[in-house]
Amino acid sequence: MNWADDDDPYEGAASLSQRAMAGAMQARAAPYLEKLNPQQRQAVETLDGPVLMLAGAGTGKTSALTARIAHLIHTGRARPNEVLAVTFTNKAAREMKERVGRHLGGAIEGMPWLGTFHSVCVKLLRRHAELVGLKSNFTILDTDDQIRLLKQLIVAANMDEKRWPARQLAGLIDGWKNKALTPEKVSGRETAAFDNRGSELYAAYQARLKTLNAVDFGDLLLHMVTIFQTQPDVLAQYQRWFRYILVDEYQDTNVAQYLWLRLLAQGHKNICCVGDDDQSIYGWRGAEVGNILKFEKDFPGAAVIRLEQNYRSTEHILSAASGLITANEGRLGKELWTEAEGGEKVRLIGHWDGEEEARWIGEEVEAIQRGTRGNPPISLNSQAILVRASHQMRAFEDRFLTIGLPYRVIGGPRFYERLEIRDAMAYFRLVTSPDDDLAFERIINTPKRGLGDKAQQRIQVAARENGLSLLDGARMLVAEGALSGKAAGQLRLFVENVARWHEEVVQASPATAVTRAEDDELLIEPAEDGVAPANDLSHVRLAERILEESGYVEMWQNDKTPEAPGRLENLKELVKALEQFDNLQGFLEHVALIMDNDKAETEEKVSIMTLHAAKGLEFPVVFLPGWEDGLFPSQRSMDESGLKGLEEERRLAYVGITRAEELCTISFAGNRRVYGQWQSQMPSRFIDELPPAHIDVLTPPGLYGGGMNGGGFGGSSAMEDRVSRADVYNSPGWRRLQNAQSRGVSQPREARHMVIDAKGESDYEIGDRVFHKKFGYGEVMGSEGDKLVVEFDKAGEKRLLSSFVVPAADADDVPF
DNA sequence: ACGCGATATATTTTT
DNA sequence: TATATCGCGT
Repeated sequence: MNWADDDDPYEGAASLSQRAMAGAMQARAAPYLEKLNPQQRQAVETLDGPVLMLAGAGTGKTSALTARIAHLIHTGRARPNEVLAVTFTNKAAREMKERVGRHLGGAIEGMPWLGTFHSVCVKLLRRHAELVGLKSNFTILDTDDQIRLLKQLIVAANMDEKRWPARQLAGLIDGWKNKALTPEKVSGRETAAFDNRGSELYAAYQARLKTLNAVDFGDLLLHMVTIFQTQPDVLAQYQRWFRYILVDEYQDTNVAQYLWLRLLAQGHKNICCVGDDDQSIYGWRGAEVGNILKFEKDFPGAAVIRLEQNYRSTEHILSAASGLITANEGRLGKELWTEAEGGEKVRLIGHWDGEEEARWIGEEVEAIQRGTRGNPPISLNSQAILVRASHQMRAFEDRFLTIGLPYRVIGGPRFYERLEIRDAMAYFRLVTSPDDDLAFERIINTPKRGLGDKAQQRIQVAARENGLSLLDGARMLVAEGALSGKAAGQLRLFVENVARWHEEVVQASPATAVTRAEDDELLIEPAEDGVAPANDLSHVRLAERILEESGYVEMWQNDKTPEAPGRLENLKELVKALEQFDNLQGFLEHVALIMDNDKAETEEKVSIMTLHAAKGLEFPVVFLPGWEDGLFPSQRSMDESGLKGLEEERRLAYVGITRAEELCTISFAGNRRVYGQWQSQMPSRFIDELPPAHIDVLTPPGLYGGGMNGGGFGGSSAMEDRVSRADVYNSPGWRRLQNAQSRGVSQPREARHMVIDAKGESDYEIGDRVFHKKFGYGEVMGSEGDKLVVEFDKAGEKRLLSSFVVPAADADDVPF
């Protein structure tokens, strides 16, 4: 269907004249237009119809996006609440809100429909929950709840939960939800998943969620897609309402998000998607680069606007990144350029092993900080180390601790994912909704109340037989005096406490039930996300008392482990966060989606983070360690996704380099300990792909200079005998690079053998003899998912990734 | 009910 | 190597 041919009742004369008027006033009344380059300006002013904004790294994407929103509002094209703008992270949403506000002189009310996909969907789903069999006060389960629930279902289905782990099922279900597949729609070879019972368990899981009046993250989108697909009147209402739609990081959208957007955009067809196919690095969690690649097909008549002027990096850095990414196929294609001339080339250096790499980088960071490298001093805050996998961080943390270099790890476990926070949240959940069985299960014996498996089973039985919630089941057992001794008293106390707290919650917030308003009212008057300042802080005191009286705080006070004090700190922080909300209920409704803990740190520190976490950030100085084949590109990526995986790894490398503003240093180590075993490493194939004209190869410390000839290297550990130190510098990649460097020419990359082909199928056949460094020799019996089933002569049957074995004939090549 | 030793297992992460 | 989970013994 061609959208451009549809007639559109909402594109009438009024808006035309409005547009003319707006055009007249722009010149003097729109300060947000002034600093834009011509392409950005085009992206801001092309308001009608679909627009794809291809925004390369550092090209001022957010400026253009926020100016566009400001422009829509400023020119009267739409009121703030008629603009739907979605991002992936709360951070991005927050930043966008701020900047739109700034463009418009801060004079606008908040935009209710600017938020993450998930937070917008929650808002919508609360209004239409009954259409998918939920109540509007449904709870949002976190991953932990999800896993526990699935585990129960797996056990109930008489499956061996060891062989069929809940985690794996959770992954499958998430994947299906990302593809907008409801249980009935799971088809084809997917049906074979999880011992042929995947879709069956998926259906059971969805049914269970419904009875719990709960959803998981994936459901938020899936349910809304279902509603839009089955309720044309509901869809039509929103199609009419959202006059303009904007999408950030479009290359990261999954199928469900894509469908959701396409359905909504069919009204006014004013959808503007911003993204960069070269920065698509989330394929493994369901993102479809295809969405951005086929945008013009999906939205006929789309204007494609390229932002190619880079304001971030120097020429060499930009060229190095551009050169690397050209190795990918099927790109939309962009040519980034910059006015900044010269600058330092991207530096490349090899090291003996991971520890030495960390040592060298530590010294570099300090030298750059002091300015002893002939540069002006650059603060630690301006320097970052970006790694492929978080376990690589360790070497740096160890080293930086010993030399006293302050560092900060970005990423890591989120605040609300921490044990103590989830426990506390479970208390609050149970107190506000006594039917929340998952919350009950989580805390009934935390702290220890002597209510173990046996007692809990009795509660389960009592509840199920009488159709009660677990809390009511427990209450019944107490009333009957069915339990004996210590357990009875403890359970009674628990039940009474919860009842008492619940009373207080009800008293504290009498009028906060969700008001069911007529559709259009709610559209016009939605509440701001949890920023309403509370004047009565009784719920905060109640929360404190819950944690005190339940014995939960005491539990951690008595805990002798080193992390206990930190946990108590976190609990305090949690209670403090409550102040931002009017009541416990309101807090719980939002916390699952919008709570994050990036508090402003003031101290000077060098940052350590994964490449994924670095997307969207920039630093004057960037170190990219660990560029070794198997580590980066990651072997697992290539095994699981073949060429597609390799290309995503390459985009990750591209993201890494383009984070740097002035100085970018890539490094690799010849030897690295992997799972406790020393392994010799080959430099990454990406190193071969860097354009030599923009690379400066540094002499490895002590290798060619310094009068060392082997003896003093790497100490005297036994490992020295096991690994040939010549490996790295004699490797094809390294030699090619040296040669190319001296001639200033790039060399074609040698084809490499990949164990797994592009379809992700294993090259091994049943009956093949293989060798594993721990299990020894064995025979391939078959495959299961992405794993190989191998019957080892000594170790028995194992399931493992094919990358962990080699053909038996090559056993000699396995390093010990 | 709980704590300890055996055992398996090993990216990337947001909501 | 390091961690997380599990089953068993007390």
